[in-house]
Amino acid sequence: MRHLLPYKYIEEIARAGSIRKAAETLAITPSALNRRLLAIEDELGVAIFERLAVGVRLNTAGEILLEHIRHQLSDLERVKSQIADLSGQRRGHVSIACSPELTGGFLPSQVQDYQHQFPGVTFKINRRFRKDIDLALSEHYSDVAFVFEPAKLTDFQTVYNLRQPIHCVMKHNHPLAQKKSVRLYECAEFPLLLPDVSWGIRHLLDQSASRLGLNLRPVVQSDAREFLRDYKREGGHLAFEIPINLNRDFEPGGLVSVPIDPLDVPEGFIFVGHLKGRTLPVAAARFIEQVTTKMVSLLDDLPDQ
Amino acid sequence: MRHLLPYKYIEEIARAGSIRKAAETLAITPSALNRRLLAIEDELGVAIFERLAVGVRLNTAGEILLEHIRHQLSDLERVKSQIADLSGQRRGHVSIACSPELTGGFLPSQVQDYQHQFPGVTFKINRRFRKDIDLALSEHYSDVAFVFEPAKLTDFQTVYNLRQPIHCVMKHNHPLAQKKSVRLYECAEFPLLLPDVSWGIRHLLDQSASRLGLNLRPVVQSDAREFLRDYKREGGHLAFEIPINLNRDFEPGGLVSVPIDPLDVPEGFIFVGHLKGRTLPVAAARFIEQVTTKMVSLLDDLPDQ
DNA sequence: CTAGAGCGTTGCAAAAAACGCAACACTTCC
DNA sequence: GGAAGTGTTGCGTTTTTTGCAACGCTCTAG
Repeated sequence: MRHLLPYKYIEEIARAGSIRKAAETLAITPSALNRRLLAIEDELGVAIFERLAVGVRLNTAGEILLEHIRHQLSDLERVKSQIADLSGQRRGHVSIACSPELTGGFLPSQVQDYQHQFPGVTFKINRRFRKDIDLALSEHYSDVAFVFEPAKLTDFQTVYNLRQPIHCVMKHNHPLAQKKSVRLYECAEFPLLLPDVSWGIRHLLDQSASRLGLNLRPVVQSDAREFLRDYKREGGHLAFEIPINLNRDFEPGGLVSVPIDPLDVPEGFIFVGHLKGRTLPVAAARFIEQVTTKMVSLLDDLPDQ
Repeated sequence: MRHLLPYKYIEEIARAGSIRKAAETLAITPSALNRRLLAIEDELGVAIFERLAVGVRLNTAGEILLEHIRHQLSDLERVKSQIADLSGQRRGHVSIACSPELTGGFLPSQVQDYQHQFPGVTFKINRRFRKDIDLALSEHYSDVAFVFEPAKLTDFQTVYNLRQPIHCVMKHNHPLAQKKSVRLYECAEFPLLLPDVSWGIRHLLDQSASRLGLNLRPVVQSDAREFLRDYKREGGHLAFEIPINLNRDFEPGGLVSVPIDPLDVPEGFIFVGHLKGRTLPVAAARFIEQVTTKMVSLLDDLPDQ
């Protein structure tokens, strides 16, 4: 869409923080870019950027405009997607922001299913911590979000949420392995494998531990799920996981999972949704639909509360 | 905003139904306009208009796009309004669609109040029947709506609604004038002054009459409020009115108003609102705020249900 | 305190895009 | 069967945008 090139220019200038740098990535001259910016500011009647010695920065008016621009650009994507959809061809792009807890197993298989059904649809998956999800959505960097225990739900439109009580994971010969459920103080007696504090699982555990006056001792701590997963597979230490990831990582390991008493650690929730007040492109909407349908069927595997 | 001139072009072509006619009102050559259209269709990959012998007509893709365009254009107005608002100047435009019942008295005085406070704000008021209100909003022809008994509430975001029991209006020496409330069958015995069937008042009356097996005899019927108002002032026939218009039209007339038994004719409601999912420009939002505040204070003058 | 690097901005000529004019092919209606 | 309407296209002209170079400015390092 050539005619709203100015929008992309503004977006890039805001991102780069300097006209010259933006001009470089946009492959045009700084002077040309500057003139387009001046023209827009002239039409608008007010400046959009404040000029600093080291570059430019959005002022309040600019922030309002940029929000409009981002909304507008992504809504145009939706329009193109809908138009493509009615000519029979299912094309489009789905951009996903997801918690590190959810990058494995379930989500990849869902993407694969969808992609197999509609090869014309492309995907982008970005790992985001629970506190950063809303930013990815509001900046229109991602269309849909899968979050475990989101930090804020402002501007978040929930489409579905899935109950996820936290489980302990251990070797089959671990002292706790035979129990129906474990208390948190029992776990606290063992050295633990814990995810980083930015994770939702860790957040729930820390919160509960501090409430109960317990001290969780992380022997190994990581923010890389790949690492946690493989480490768990060895079963060296007591670890934690949510049901959606169980029976996936551990098939060959001979590992056992035991739920933590919900009175000790409250259940977490996976939230599926998008930016509030936004109409999603067809592909993204259908993908959410598929995923939530699958999640509903997962509910059957979960014990009742 | 020069850069989204193409949008205005598309809008005008759709409205005119022909490139040549649109070109005329847009003051450019048909060839130039046509080329811009072809360029857009080329960028989009599909045709937006189907070509007829007598002109062009939007196809489905075009309708999706046009909806986007209208939303986009009016959202840009909101942005400009918000930006203007931050520099302290209260400028802007408020476009109102309102039922014929509501064109007099209350609304003009509200507009006058607001306009007196903020002379930089301009107004446009369009009379629309209850069944056409949603169209005016969804086409972004109007920002806000004041409707008596709207026909549909799809895509309508209600900000406030005001209870409005229907009253009989008559001369002070009319046989019914002394009653506390009148039954519909009592009214049906007299020749009536009725508004057009497109009106909300008439809709409520007709519906109730048919339910009660009554036959309302309109001696005089009009869709012009100005006419009804002046005719009522003379008090020749039994007429109907809603409370928001009482004590305004009839101060000098020596007329009397008596509510109709709510068991016979259900109360009507004035709906104040705008298109669902839309953020209004500052001026429009403040105006709605002022009006609803005023309406709340009107409630004190109404007898309890 | 000064030299240099980085920034936004502007004058001017070249390149690109848009435009108006005229003509063509086509359908509909009288 | 012609006239009037439609969308479309080739071509020369006009308008707009761009790139280049230079200017004035602020901040930083030596």
